[in-house]
Formats: sequence, structure tokens, C-alpha cells
Amino acid sequence: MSYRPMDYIAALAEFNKEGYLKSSMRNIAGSAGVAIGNIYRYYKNKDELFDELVRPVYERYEANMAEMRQKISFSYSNDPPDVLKYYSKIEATLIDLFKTFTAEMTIVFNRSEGTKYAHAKPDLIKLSFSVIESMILKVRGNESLSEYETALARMLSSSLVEGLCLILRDNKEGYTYKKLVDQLLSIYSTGLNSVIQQMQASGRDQTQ
Amino acid sequence: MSYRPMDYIAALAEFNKEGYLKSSMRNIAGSAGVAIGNIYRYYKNKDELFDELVRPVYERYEANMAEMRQKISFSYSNDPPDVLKYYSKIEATLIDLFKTFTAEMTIVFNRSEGTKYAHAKPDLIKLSFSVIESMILKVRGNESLSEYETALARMLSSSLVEGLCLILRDNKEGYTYKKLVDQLLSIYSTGLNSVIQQMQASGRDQTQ
Amino acid sequence: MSYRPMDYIAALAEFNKEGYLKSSMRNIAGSAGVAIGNIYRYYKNKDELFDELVRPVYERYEANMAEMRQKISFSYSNDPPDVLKYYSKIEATLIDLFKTFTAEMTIVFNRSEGTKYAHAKPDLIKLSFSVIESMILKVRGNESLSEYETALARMLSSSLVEGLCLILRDNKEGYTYKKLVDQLLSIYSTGLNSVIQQMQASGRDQTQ
Amino acid sequence: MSYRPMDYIAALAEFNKEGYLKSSMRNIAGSAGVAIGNIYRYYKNKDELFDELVRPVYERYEANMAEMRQKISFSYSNDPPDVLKYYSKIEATLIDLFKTFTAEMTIVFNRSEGTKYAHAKPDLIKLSFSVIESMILKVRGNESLSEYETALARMLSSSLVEGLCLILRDNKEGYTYKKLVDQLLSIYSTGLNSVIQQMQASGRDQTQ
DNA sequence: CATGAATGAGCTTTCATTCAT
DNA sequence: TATGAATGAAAGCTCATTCAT
Repeated sequence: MSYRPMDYIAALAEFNKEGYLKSSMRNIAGSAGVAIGNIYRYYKNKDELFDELVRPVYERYEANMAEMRQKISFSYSNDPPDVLKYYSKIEATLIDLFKTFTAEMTIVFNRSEGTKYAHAKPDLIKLSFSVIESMILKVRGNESLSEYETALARMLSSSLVEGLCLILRDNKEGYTYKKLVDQLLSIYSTGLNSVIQQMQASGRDQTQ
Repeated sequence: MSYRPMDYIAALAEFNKEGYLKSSMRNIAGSAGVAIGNIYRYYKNKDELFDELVRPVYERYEANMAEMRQKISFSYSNDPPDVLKYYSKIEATLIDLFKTFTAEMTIVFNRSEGTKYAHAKPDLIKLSFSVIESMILKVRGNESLSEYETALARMLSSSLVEGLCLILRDNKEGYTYKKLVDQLLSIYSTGLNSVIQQMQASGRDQTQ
Repeated sequence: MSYRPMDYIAALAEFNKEGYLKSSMRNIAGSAGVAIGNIYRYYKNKDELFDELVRPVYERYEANMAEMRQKISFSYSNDPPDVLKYYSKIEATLIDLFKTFTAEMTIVFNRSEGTKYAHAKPDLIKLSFSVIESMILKVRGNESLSEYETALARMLSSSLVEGLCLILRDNKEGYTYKKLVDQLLSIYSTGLNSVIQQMQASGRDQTQ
Repeated sequence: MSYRPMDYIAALAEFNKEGYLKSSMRNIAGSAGVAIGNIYRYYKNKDELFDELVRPVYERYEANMAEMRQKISFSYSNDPPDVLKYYSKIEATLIDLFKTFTAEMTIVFNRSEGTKYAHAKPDLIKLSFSVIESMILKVRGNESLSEYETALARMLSSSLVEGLCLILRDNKEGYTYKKLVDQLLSIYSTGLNSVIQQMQASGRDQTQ
């Protein structure tokens, strides 16, 4: 990518390894081979250092996601919603960013406790939730989810997102990302479909 | 449950919200409406306070899990291993404990970084992994997993366990636990089965 | 002696063993078998507890010593002063008090750091010093001690007093007190005399 | 001596005045005119600060003492042991170190309660005791000291060592050290000799 | 009178942050 | 610009002291 000073790289590594809270400015300075004071010439404080590392990547991600959300909310009023279609979009976006900014994305989604980016994962889960929600609604043709369906959708979206994050966190090389994520999505969609079919079946049963 | 002094409850809440590391004894004392020094009448130090909260629950959990591990390793030498069967056992154990000790179990699995219980979730993931691994091996009839299969199994076990933990973390009422977890397991097993069938199919293709 | 409540005895033991600073009110209450709060019904605080224990004994001691100081200062203007005579008086006083109030006296002289009785030993050393000083002056017939003589007298008085205190601290039974103290005084006086004779001799040499 | 930073000097003074236990890092920082945190740049903790001050000096002292102990235990099997000879050796060692490291040595011997150096004075007293013991035994020709003789030797060795420590503690200039210590040793040996002669005499009397 | 739970000042130690050089 | 010594708020913990029961 663009030129990265030593302290940028060291900070990335430290945040990645320890998370924001346990990361120490001294450690970062130390492994960057610069004086602690010097970091503060370029970054106002620990928060801003983190922000500087993560913001550019997060903004790209957010832009893509905003677009996605619009499409999804638009398609709510349309024909058969295709969960997989949206997930594939999300997948493509995420994989792309993760391949290019592995460390930064990992940090945003897994190591940002204590920062203003801590909402990134919950946000993604909410998005995922709304996809699943809309799908169920269309299939079932109701106004809103039952309490149980809500819990189910929440759980599934969380689990799915966690799955994505884990793949991204652990598989450093990048080339298997897509295969793994595809697999995960396939498992979920297969399983989800059969669950929904059961719902429909039992829904019909109850109606009769 | 049984009677709990204010500081026990406050500590539970603080650990649950902040995790062990960020939790502060002063905060706990504060929200318990108690002077900082008084906590030390009942708990030798922060570590012991955490331990006191978590140990009884964790020990029960561990006892059940140890039993489980034995059964699983025993059945490796036997006929068709049944992933669902084992997961149901784990499920039953977890659900039971989570229903009774929601906060404590959540803390063990999601907020124990910095304590000696931090291994709990990784351990559960390992167990989950070995179940999936043994299943794939039996179906495929090989000695060991390929690198990709390993990544897949790791991802799935992590994702599954995270899913379980999330259900447990977010659904405070407890009564839907079982249904949700069942659903999650069902989705996973349905999806997993179709994945494995594809594996077998593609394996046969490649052989021909 | 007179009736002593449990906490008095326990405090005595604790102060004796740990010294004032390291002594803990909790320990004292604990080994007295009373509640910590109860001690504060009888003694305003740690300082006063210590004071209550030690004052009666110290006051007797001080009364004797005051008398002694007067006699000594009176005899300065008189004929051959007799170091041993004064020391015997001091000895008698100390031994008597130590036999009766072993623990209290030990505490005053060896365990009172951090209290207003910490001056007791230095005071005794000063008294001892003034005895030795007056003796040297009489023998030498000068107005004041040389710097070296001052240092010598200070050292001897310190050493002697420390010797006394040590005997008192370590010999719990009491019956050998007198013998040991006599021996110590005898050693000192024998040694001191020969030193003074040398002084006189060398003084004469220098004069000639 | 060599260059000493302010906090070194302040720590030396605080430990010297208050002893290890009562010394407070805040006080040391305060009188060094330094923020509390800064001391921890140079010394890992209170223990290490003390250790850093005292170790170099103590190690020299210990090396000399070890040598001494060997010589003494060797000469036990030989002809008339010469108390003065050994004390002179100890004296020389101590004086030398005290002249160069007055504060440090004073701290080791008088202010080290609560640290791993607290044994220094008791150790020196033990050495002193063994010298006196061996002397009495040679003169008296017995196997072991009577209870009373033990008490006497203990008292004398303690008193002597305390005397040494006091000289060292109070005479800051150093130039009179040797003269004073010589004088103390001379007084002790003169006195001790006459005591032993009395012992022999009374021993003979009792035998007849 | 007796109890012991509760209090809070003060200790050692850590670490993000500042600033004279 | 770069340095790293210096800063001080805040954490965990102790213990003399108080007070409701």
C-alpha cells in the first residue's frame, strides 16, 4: 500500500495482538524503535493513533455498507428476497477489504473494545439480522417477527458474523478466505432454508 | 437463587459489563453502595472476588465436560459417530448451567480475559472441533484433515460456540434457550451434512 | 500484678513482638478474643492503647531518673565522683522495674519507635553520657570534653545502654538480670578505668 | 563518591531516617523534588530501590565476612585464640566500609527491618558471639558454655556490635571511627579479660 | 457493654501524556 | 524534529477507626 512509518506498523501489530485496552504506548514506541514522545508528534493520543490506523479502512467499509443497506431496504418492497444474494454482496465487500487491510479489519471487528469502533461488529450483526428478518417476513407474510423468531434471527446473525470474523482473524494468508466464507454462508443458507420450510409447514399446520 | 450480598451482585454486573481487566474494585464498591475497603473483608483481592463468583459454576461445568470428553474419545473407535448426539449432550449441560447461572456463565465464556478462566471458551471450541473432525474423518475415511478441512472445522466449531455463547449472553429470560440452541444445532447439522455430501461427491469425482 | 484484661495482655504481647508500628489492632483484638470495636471502648486509639500500657511504668521510671539526675548534677561540684556508684543506682532502678514490668520496660526501650516514648532510650544514653562526662572531667580537671572525648563518651554510653536493653530484652526469666548487668557494668568500669588512666598518663606526657 | 541522582540521595536519607517500613515512596519522591511516578523509571519497586542502594555495599561486606568466618573456624583448632586479633579484622572491614558508605552501612545494620538485609546485624552478633565463646572455652577448657556464660556472651556480643553500629551511625565525619572503635574494643577486652580471670579463680576455688 | 461490618485515608504501583532539551 | 525524563491520575490493597445494632 502507501508508505507506512514504523510506528504505524508497530501500533497495528500491538493493537492486533493485545486489543486496544491492553495495548501500551510504550510497547508500540519500543517495537517501532522510536521514542515514546515522538509518537505524540504524529498522533494526539492513544485514541487518535487507533483512529488514524482504522478510520480510512472503516470509512470504506462503511460506505459500502451504507449502499448495501439502502439496497436491502429498497428490496424489502419487492419480490422474492434472496438472502444469499445480499450476503454475497456483504461477503464480497468484507473479503475485499480484509484481503487488503487484514490487520485493520481484524482490529475493527475483534480488537476495538474501548474505542468508538466497538460498534462495528454489532452494526454488522444488525445488518445481518435485518436481512434474515426480511427474508422470514417475506416467506411468512407477516408484519413482524414473533419474539422467538426475533431471538432466532439475532442468534443466527450473531453467529454468522462471528464466524466471518473468526475466519478473518485466524486465516492470515487470505487466499482461503473466500472458500471458507462461501462454505459458511452455504451451511447457513442450507440450514436456514430447511428451518424456514419447517416454519412454513408448521405455520400451515397451525392454520388448518 | 440463594441470597447474594450487594457487592456480589455489583461485581457480577461489573464483570459482565466491563470484563475482568476493565472492572475496577472502586466501581464495584461504588455501585454496591459500599466503601472500597469493605469488599476486602469478604474477598481477599480482585482475583479471588472473580474466582468466588465463577468457580462453583465453572467446576460443575468442568465436571460435566470431563465426562463428555471421555465418552467422545471412547466412541471414536466405534461406529458412525453422531455429531448431533454429542452436541446435544454439550447443549444440555450448557443450557442447564446457563439457565441457573446466566451471569456467571456469561462471564466465564465472554468476560474472563486476564483470569485463569480465559481458557474456557477455547477449550469448548477445541472440544467442538474434535467432534467435527472425527465426524469428517469417519465419513471420508482418511487419517487426517487437509489444511483446508482443518480451517473449515476450526471456523465452524468457533462459529458454533460463539453462537451458543451469544444466545446465552443476550437472552436473559432463559426459557427460549433450548429452542434457540436446538435450532442453531439443527442449522449447523443440516448445512454440515450437505457440505460433507458435496465433499464425498467431489472426492469421488476426482478419483474417477 | 494487678488485674489485667485480656486485651491489655494481648496488646503487650503484640507490641513486644512486633513493635508499635507493625502491631495491628486487629491482631491484638484477635488474640485477646474480643471484637475490634470493643478495644476502642477502653482506649481511644492505638496511640492511647500504647500509652495506657506504658505510661504508669514509664512514669515510675522517670521519677527515679529525675531524682538520679539531680544527685548527679549536684555531685558534679563535689569530690571524687564515682561512676560505678551512679551506674549502680541506675542499674538498681532499671532492674527493679524490669523485673516487675518486663514487657512494658522492654517495649519502652526497644519497641517504641513511632511513639512519644521513643526518646526513652536516647534519654538514658544522655544520662549515661553525662555520668561518663563528669567522670572524665573530674579526672582530667578540664572545663569541657574534647571532640574526641565527646565521641568516645557518647559511644560508650550508647553501647552500655544497648547492652542493658539487650539483657532486658532477651532474658525473660529475670533472675539472671542482676548478675548479667553487674558483669556488664564491671566490664565497662574496668575497661573505662584503664582508658582513663591512659588518658591521664598521656596527658602528663604531653604536659612535660 | 560517584554521581548520585536526587532520588538516590533522597531515598538514602528517608530510609536512614524512617527505616524501610515507614519510608514512603511519596515522601522520597517529594524530598527529591520529583513526581512519584518518575522513581519507577529507575527502580522497579520499593524493594528494588532499597536493594539498589544497599546491595553493592552489602556484597563487599559479606565477601570480607565470609573470609573472616573461615579464618576463625580454622583457628579454633589451634593455640590461644586471640579475640582482639579477630575483632581487629572485623573492625578494619567495617570501618573501611562505613567510612566510604556511611549511610548505606547504617541502613543495612540499623534500618533494614522488613527487607532481606534484616539478618545483617544478627549475623554479625552471631559471629561476635562465636569469637567470645571460643575464647571462654579455650581459657576454661570445657566442652560448652554454661547457661549463664551463654547469656553473658550473648549480651556482650550484642552490646559490642551495637556499640560498633552506634559509632558508625552517629559519627558522620569518619576520621575518628578507628580511634573510637579501637577504644571500644580495648575497653571490652580489658574488661573481658578480668572477668575471665575471675571465672578461672572462682572455678579453682570451687574445685578445691 | 460488645460486636464486627463499614469507612476512607493513604500506601505502592502503572501508564497515558507532557515538555525541556 | 526527536528524545526520554518527568508528570499525575487512577488502580489494587491495608488498616486504624467508627457506628448501627
